[in-house]
Amino acid sequence: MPDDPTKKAIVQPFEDGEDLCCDVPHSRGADPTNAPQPEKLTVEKAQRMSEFLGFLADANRLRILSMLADQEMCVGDLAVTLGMNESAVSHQLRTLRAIRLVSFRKQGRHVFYRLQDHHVLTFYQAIFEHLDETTA
Amino acid sequence: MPDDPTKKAIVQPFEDGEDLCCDVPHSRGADPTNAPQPEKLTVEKAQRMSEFLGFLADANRLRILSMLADQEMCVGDLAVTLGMNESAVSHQLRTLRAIRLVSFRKQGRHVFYRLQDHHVLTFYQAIFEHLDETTA
DNA sequence: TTAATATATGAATGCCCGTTCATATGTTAA
DNA sequence: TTAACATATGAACGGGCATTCATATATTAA
Repeated sequence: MPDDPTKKAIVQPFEDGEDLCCDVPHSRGADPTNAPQPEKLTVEKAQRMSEFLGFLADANRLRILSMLADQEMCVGDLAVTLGMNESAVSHQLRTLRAIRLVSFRKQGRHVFYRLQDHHVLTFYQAIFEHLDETTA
Repeated sequence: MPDDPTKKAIVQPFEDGEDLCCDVPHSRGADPTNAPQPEKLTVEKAQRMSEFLGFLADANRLRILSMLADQEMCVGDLAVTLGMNESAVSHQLRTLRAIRLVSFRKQGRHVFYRLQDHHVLTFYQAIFEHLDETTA
């Protein structure tokens, strides 16, 4: 079936063979000098961004952050409210502490955590709204 | 990120902030009625948010998106530029397609991808700047 | 037709990470 | 002191996921 126009192929507005790149067969991996574009985001930066996003990309961590956005809370109450194991909460708080998203104060046997970086609420809200839009 | 009053804040302030908690020993897991606070973010919403963030939380996907933010590109060129396996790029594009972050058009043997949801650039930029601040 | 190119896809491997369990540390009360 | 409570921590199990490899599909050229 050569040159068969009755293909299910998706048609695009250009019938004229004018292409945007790829005039020449690619020589991938061989010669980096013919790379069509320089990379816009460095690998290191991309890794730092993905790392940060990864820390946020956990339902339970988001729920913890949403609680702490209102007021400080102790580990046990977070566990009760969220229906999580206390150990799991503690582990997550350790993570959130490590990336400076929460801080804490000790009072007796309790440790009260609170949001340290309210900058996070910005993303939080943006994503929240985004999801409302795209799923409506 | 404009302050849109029509949009409800993710986290509502608490009506009454008397005692923080913990005057009484916790009875965790036993009786949910003594939970000190209701949860602010539903589990479903938290899961959707984490899912979305998880899709963004990959260095190579971010690099792909950053390329497509400027112009449409075909799979092979993305692979060359980013120094990735073409199969890996294709797999990632499949993912990005599934969540409607990119769209594509076919032209001959090539498939050109482009950003579909420019909303993402908002997060992208916000996180980019955030990291610059917190690490500077 | 056959060959080469471009992309897609399924299976398999290996890594990362969140949870649970057990245990340790620390704190308060009796 | 001992006992109960609150949190932290290390190990280990299990699931999810990004990559690679092999292969399939599609398109173009010879």
